[in-house]
Order: sequence, then structure tokens, then C-alpha cells
Amino acid sequence: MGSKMCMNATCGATSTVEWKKGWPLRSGALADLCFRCGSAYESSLFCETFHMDQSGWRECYLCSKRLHCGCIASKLMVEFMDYGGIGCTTCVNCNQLNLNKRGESPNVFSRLPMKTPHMNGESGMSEADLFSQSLRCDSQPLVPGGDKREDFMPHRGFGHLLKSEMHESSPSQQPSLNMALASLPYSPSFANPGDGKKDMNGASQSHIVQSSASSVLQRPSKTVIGTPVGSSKSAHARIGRPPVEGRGKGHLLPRYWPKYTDKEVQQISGNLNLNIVPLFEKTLSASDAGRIGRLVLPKACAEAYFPPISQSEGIPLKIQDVRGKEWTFQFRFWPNNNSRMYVLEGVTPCIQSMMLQAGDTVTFSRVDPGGKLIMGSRKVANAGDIQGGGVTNGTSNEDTSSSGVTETPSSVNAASGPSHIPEEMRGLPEHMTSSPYDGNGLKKSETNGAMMCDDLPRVKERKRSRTIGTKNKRLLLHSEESMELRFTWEETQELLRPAPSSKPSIVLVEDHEFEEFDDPPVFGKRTFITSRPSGEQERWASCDECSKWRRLPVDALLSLKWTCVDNVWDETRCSCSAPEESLKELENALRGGKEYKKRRSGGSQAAKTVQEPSGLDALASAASAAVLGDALGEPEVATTTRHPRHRVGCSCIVCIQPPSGKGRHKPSCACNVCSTVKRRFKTLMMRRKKKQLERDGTAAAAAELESMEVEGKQAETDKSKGEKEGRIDLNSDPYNREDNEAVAVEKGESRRREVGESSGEAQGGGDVVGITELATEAEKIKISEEPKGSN
DNA sequence: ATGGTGCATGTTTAC
DNA sequence: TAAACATGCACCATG
Repeated sequence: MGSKMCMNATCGATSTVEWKKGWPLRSGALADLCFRCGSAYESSLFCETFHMDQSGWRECYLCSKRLHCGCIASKLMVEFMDYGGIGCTTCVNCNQLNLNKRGESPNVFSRLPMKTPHMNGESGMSEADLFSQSLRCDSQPLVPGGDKREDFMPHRGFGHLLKSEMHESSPSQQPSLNMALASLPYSPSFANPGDGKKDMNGASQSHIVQSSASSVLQRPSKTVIGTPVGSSKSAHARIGRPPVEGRGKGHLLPRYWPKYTDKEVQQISGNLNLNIVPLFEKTLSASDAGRIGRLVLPKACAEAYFPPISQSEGIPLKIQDVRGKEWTFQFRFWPNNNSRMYVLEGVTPCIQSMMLQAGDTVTFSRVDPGGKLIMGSRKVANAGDIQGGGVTNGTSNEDTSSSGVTETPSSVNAASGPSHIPEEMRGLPEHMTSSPYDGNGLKKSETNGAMMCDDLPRVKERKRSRTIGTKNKRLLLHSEESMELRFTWEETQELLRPAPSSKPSIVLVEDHEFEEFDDPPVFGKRTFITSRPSGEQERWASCDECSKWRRLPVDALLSLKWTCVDNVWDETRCSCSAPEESLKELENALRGGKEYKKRRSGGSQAAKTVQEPSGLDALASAASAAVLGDALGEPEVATTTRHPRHRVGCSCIVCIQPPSGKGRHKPSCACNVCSTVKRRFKTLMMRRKKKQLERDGTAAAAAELESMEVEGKQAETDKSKGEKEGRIDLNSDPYNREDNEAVAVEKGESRRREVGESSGEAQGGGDVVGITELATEAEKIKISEEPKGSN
């Protein structure tokens, strides 16, 4: 055990052994007490006696007023701490010292109204200067010979950092606590740089102040987007700030520093009409965002800012999101290698509510007063940007936080947040991803030049990204899912083609020919359909070789790879050497579409890189468009949604529907689709009754049956008539030779398939009101009917 | 069979 | 090298 010096300025005793165990700290450990004066050595004691619950507010024991410095810092930081390690504070209001509960002599610093260090934009002063000016020593040396505060203060402020940064502290003077991040801005040890009379092993106090301050202040800048200190833009900058003090001994890693911009804090504060104290944040891992619903909390953060728990089961913890909704999570821990692993359980609903996924960031703040925990979020750059799918100005890299406060990505360069997105996937230089604030706090933070130039973290970032890129497959997959696997049913449909080798067999269903394939469909080339002024439709496809657009028959189905040579429809343009036709029509059709824009603006190179995607590329493109809600030109312009195997002229339920998203049909709608649906449902009902009656077998029932059959025949006649007019039964299944779900019902075929067809088609199309409902109804009917039938 | 829970283990990172 | 953390996985409960 190294020698310790009593932290009580009035004592200053040094001993290597004679330290008594004192009262329990919040951490559960026992404080070391000075053998002479009984003061605590453990700096983690501070705030022990007058602990600030979680709010960071206290009431003056003398004037009964809340300690409040009245400056803007109060909204961001806890203003008062117990300096001196014995839990005493000077009330700024009455300037009286508050003894701690043990009645020990006050030996305190109080804070003068100050600007928050990171808000010192106009002053041009260094943060260290502001720290110094914002603190003053109120204590009077109680022992002749002066205040020995500087003897021990470095232990609790920047001191421990000096250990690593300067290697100047002797082991005996190394602190027993690591409250650096919490206490840094408040460290009174540097309040009076010129006041230092003693060297710390040779280092002057002023030196220490300077060095330590700079070393500390540089830290955030290495890991987060940071505006240079003193910048007037600091209110917008996402500076990773050391959070307010917590009770934990370990200081928080910069990656957990809350990286709010001041505007965001103000925004949250404004939203909730509360003072917000940012605590920490965490980038969601795949498992955090997964279905397990467990959010692993950084140990230091959990111990510093969440209530202490001694049982593994933990406690329910209420956390409010910035919309005001209160969530209750189970805050608990697991034993882990003689340590603890803290988790929040039951976060899935909240995560989903905030629409967060792996890579996004959750932020934890505290409300002053009250100590209520607030959970915010910050979404990672969106998939499209990650994919590099479009050149952005950086403004779209981040999503609006579901928290109501839009936050920038938790730093492009930060070790957390978007860093989990492999740089290779970004497609953009990192500096492109800095985002400007929109001024109202609702979007974007400003570009930060400081971090753009900071290569160190970028190197680190790349290292991490590579690792994650190869290792964290879940996260990667998730991103890929976002980009490539989320496409709509219709978008998939339009890309499906019959397998090249498969020969269709023609099936005649109610006078309609259907091609049926034994092989599953394959992905085909994406094409565009345009309409001529005459109304005639034609299809356009881009050659995979020369990227020239070729006009094709509307019913042309192209394989995944398609080149001019495959253009069997136009002999004059079946070679890449043939000139391209006027693209006027195509351009018109695609005007406003992304593909078109890309192609037009990109020149030859762009034409090469942004050429019409094929197959999975097209899927990815479609997926991106779907995900991003992009205004991509509709690939199938002026056409209806099609089955992959359906040809032009197909009048099945899918093909006759308007393109998706064209609105729902009204209940009274008498269009082809709706009337067909209704008719079909009627038939279903009729058959159900018929079966019911057959079972009953009563004479009356027979009579009813007779009349029903008359009705039914009439219905069938209508149906047949309708089909001959170009309509087709809703339940016609182009894949089913026997078609006719009624037949299927009678044959006991799967109701699931049946209903699935109906509802699925309805969904695939324009969400025709009634289809789903009717199908559901039919399902119910059959379900209720089946047990009876089977018995 | 499925999903939840608790712990173990491998990887990463800070010191 | 040790701590922290992400995730795998065995075990158990439930339907």
C-alpha cells in the first residue's frame, strides 16, 4: 500500500498504513479515513454526504435555496460538487458554507456563475481559462500555514490524467478514483493556477493546469466531431463532452460521452421544458437492437448514472423518451469475470418505437431537477448514403431522431455510432458525411472542419471498421438488408422471369391461356415501359455491354444479362455498334426519376456506373428506392402490376389492378376487381350454405337449397358472362390448372393457399378494399365449417 | 418447436 | 494484460 496523503486540507497527514475504513461509499466499498483527522481519502466520496440524488441539485442548508449558479451551464452540467472530499459546498446564493452531514469542516470551492466551457464561443478563451475563472476558493485556511488543497486536489481533478499524460505524479499521489470525466470541468484544483505553491513532483501547478487541461480537452476532439474550442459554432458542434459527475470510479470512455450539440440539448430541454444533463450514449450493437431486448450498458456508465444495484435481478428503471413516453426497463447485471455486465432488459419496444437499429445511437440524459432519466436516439446514416447510392451534400446522412431531436450521427469519426458502418460501404469520404445544422435544431449539425482533418481517429476508425466489417456480420447484414433485401412485393414481381430453360406448359382455364412453368422464376433485367402518344406501350432496356437504350416490345422479357445482341426484335439495333434511338420518350417517362437524373448528369462515366441495373442490382436499386421512399421513376410506367408469368393482356386479379399505391377502392366501388370479389364471395357463401343444408338434410333445407341453386346458377352465369367480357374470377389461379377456389374448397384444398392468393394479390395490387376482408371472411367461414365437415 | 434467460466465451480495447 | 463488451449457447419454460 502506497503512502496516502490526507485530502483534508486542514490535516494533510501522510501515512502508508494507517488508514481506517470508514463509512460505506455508494459503491459499497468502505472509504479510507485519515488516521489523524478522520477525513476520507477516497475522492469518490465527494457528493457522498450531500449526494445529489440524480438531479445534481441540492438545497442550501442555510438559506434553503437550491444551489443554482444561474448560468446556462446549469442546463448542461451539475453545477456544484463537493470539493474537498468531505461533502461541503458553498451556496452560491448566500455564499455560506454548508457543512456536510458529518459536521466536518468545510473546505470547499464554490462555483461562480460561469459559462459552460464548451459554450465559451465568444470569449475566445480556452476552456481551461474559463474553468479557472469560473471557480473560486471560498475556504479559508483553517490551519496556519496555508491551504494545502493543492496538495491533494490533483488527485481528484485532472490529477489522474496527469498520471498517464505526464507521468509526473508519484504513485503515492495517484488518486484512488477516476472521476476525471465527471469532475474535469469542475476540478477546483486548477482554480487558481497562480495559487499553486507546491509542485507536484516538480511540475508547477500552472504547468499542470495547462497540460492537463489541454490534454483533457484534446481528448474529445480526437474522437468526436468537435469544433475548435472557442468557435462560435460550438453550440452546433457535436462535441463529445465529459458527462456530469457520477458516482462511479472509472471514468467514461470518450465513446460514451454524450455528443449532443448544444442546440440539441436545448431542443430536448425545450421539448420537455426541463433542464437536461447529458450523461452518456451508446451505439447499438446488433444484439442490442435485436429481438432479445437487452441493451448492454457500458459498465462505467451504468455504475455512474444508474441506481446502484446489488442483486443480479436488478431493479425496474423508468426512463422517459423525449416524446414524454415513459418506459420501464429492468436494469440489472450479470456476473462476468469477477465483474459485472449491466444490461437494460425489455428495450425492444422502445427501440422499435424509436425505429432504431444496430449502428444507431441511444443517448441517456438526466432531467434537472428531478433526476428523471431521459432516453434519446440518433440514427445512423441512412442506408442509401451508406451504400453510396447517391452523392449527397451530407444533409441526408442522418435521420431525424425519433426522439424529436434530430441529432447528427454520433460523429463520423467517433469510435461509436456510424463507425460501425464499414468505410468501404460508405461510398463517400467521411467529410462528406458531416452534416449542417438546419438552424432550427431539427436537422443536421454543421460540418466540422476540425474533425475532417483529424486523421488519427480516422485511421483508428478504419481499423475498427475493417474489423467490424469482417466480423460483425450481423450488423453488416442488417445494413445490407436495409439496402438490398427490403423491396416490395411488386418490385420483386417485376423482376421475376421464367427460368430460361424452362418450357411452359399451356394451361387453359376458363378460356384463358396460362403458361405454367415447372422451374422457379429467376431474376430478370429491369426495364422501363413507356407509352407513346398513341397509347401504344413499349419497353426500354439498357444493354449491359454498351449501356445504350433499346426499344423493345412491351411484352419482351429479358434475362438477367441482356445485350444488344439479344435484341431479336430489332435487327437494326441488335448490335452495340448501332446508334441509340432518341430517348425522348424514355426521358419523359423517367423525368424526375433518379435513374434518369443519374444517367443524364453523370456523363459517360456515370452512364457506365449508373447504368441500368440488372437482376439483383436492380433489386437493390429498387430496394433502396423503396427504403428511401425515393421518387424513382416507376419502372413500369403506365402499366399495371403484373405477375411474373403473366403476359400482356392477362386479366387476372393482379394484372387488372391499378399499380400499387393508387388508393383503396371504396366499398361501393363497382369496378371490375371489386365486383369480381363480391361475386366470388357471394358464390362462396352460397356454397357454404349449400353444404350446410346438405348436412342438415331437412326437407325445408332441400327447398331452400333448390332456390339457392337457382341463385347460384344465376351467379355462375353472371360470372361466366363477366369472364367472357374480359374479367376473370378473383380466385383464378394462373398456377392452378383447376383454378377455381370453389373447386378447391370442395376438394378440401388448403384454405391457406386460397386465402393467401386472394389477400396476397390484393395486397400486391392496389389494396382493394374488400378483398382482404372478404378473404378473411371466407377464411372464417371455412374454418368454422371444417371441423363440422371433418367430423 | 419456440422463445426467454443466464452464463460463458471470444474479441476488442484501454492501460 | 486485463477489463469491457458483443454475442453464442445451453438450459428451461411455455404453447
